[in-house]
Amino acid sequence: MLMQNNQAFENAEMANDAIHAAQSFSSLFLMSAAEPVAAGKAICWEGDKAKHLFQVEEGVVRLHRIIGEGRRVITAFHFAGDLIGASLQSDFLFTAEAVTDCKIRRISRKSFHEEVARSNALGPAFISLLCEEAAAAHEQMVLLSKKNAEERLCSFIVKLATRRHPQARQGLVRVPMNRQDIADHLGLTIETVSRTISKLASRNIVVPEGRHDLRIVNPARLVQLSGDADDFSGNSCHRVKLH
Amino acid sequence: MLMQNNQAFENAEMANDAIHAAQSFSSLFLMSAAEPVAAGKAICWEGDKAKHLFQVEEGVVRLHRIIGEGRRVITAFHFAGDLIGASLQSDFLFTAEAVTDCKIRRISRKSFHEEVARSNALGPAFISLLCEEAAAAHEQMVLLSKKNAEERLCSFIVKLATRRHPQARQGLVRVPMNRQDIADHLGLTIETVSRTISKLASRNIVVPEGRHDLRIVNPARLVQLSGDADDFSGNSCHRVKLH
DNA sequence: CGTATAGTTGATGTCGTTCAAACCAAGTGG
DNA sequence: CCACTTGGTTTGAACGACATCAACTATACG
Repeated sequence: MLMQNNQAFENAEMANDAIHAAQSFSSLFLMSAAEPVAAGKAICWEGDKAKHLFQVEEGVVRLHRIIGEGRRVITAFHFAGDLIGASLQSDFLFTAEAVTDCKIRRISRKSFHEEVARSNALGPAFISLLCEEAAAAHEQMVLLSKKNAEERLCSFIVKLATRRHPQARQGLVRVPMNRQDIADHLGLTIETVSRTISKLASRNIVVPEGRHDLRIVNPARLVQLSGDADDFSGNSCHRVKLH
Repeated sequence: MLMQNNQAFENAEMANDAIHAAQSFSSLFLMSAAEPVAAGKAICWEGDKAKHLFQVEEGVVRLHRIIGEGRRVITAFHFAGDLIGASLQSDFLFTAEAVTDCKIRRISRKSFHEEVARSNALGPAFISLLCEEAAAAHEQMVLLSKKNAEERLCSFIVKLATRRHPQARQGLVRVPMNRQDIADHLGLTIETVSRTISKLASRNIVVPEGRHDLRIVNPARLVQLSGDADDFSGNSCHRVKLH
């Protein structure tokens, strides 16, 4: 059973084996001071001139767009090490806000591109970064287009779980964002998110421990339910089958 | 009335004023012969090694992913001049198929990147291209996340209408793809697409002329209904108001 | 012309939303 | 220490937009 569970997650983790391209740029940001940003505060605003790129040194950041009335879409969350604004040309296409208390560093777009041009290691890393973003965006489009609430939640939890954070405890996933953030990221309402988590808990797949942690009881099943597993995983999968 | 209509579309067209970054790469593809691809035939497959980039010389191409059973997501359509596969690293993350009869040129990923590195005009163009793709992906995420069927259709039609094709006729938009393609791109069913178009027709906003053309009767209203218009456009907008 | 394929329209069902109320944990102040 | 907030979350009941299933119509094509 345990081997099965590990297997299931190792598959999901493969995409993360390579070190994130974003890490390569850390040296560029060390020239600037780390700015503390309190939870809830904005780092930049949609529509503003994107004069800087940011790197998250500590904490979690959400990127969102607002369309008419009260409709908010969280296009991505960014974690320690991630860059913000790499795929922009002139204006910010999103507002960035701290989900938790953060430390942020910045560099001007101009000098960033100068450095990338100067170095011959950074060019490819920059391309990689943009490609990773594109791949993530595709993944999200599939989720929003064709997955039901349960699949969305499971996909999201798997993604959180397979992102290796420093002090990860066995089978326990930190969920720094609140239910509303999750809802706006998955294209659901807060109530549906809550209900779906409750349902997963009642089936002993993931169980909430406090508001910001999830105990993953059955990782294999979680991956199956995410809809990203192999087609034949439902009942007769060879690799993930019990015994 | 006419001025109002033009105004509305000019706003939507602004993003298209700049020539697409993709155009800059045309010279690279002229070394290879134009390959004809019949409507419905595949150009590359999801999962295959992405050894080549493609440029659409003529026709329309759809990119899609399949997830379990019969769920297909069309992540993008590509038109004459567009590149396919720029944002990939190793494998194709989508299957590309000809929507109409196409002519396609190709270049190996290796020599493409060599040429980009060699030239000092192509580097920035490549970055621009990736950023354009990222912006488009964001737009699509917003659409899939928060827009209703009518807004999705209107957004799609506006996008088709503002993409200037060579022989565009005044107020008439070519829709080369079939209803199923539109549905899979907008995260709807074929029936909902059909119904929504009928509804728009009955309100005299756009009227179908044959299967593959739409007469745009009320462009201003169309833009409003797309959900991308200014917040205050509904009833009391200053710029778009009649009189 | 007749058959196949694409599209439309209608009846019914369902999953997620909406609206409303209860719940819970962490303050705050009497 | 306990009543009373307060913000986030959970739960319930009713509704609605889109999906599904099924019949029908229009268009293309041999």
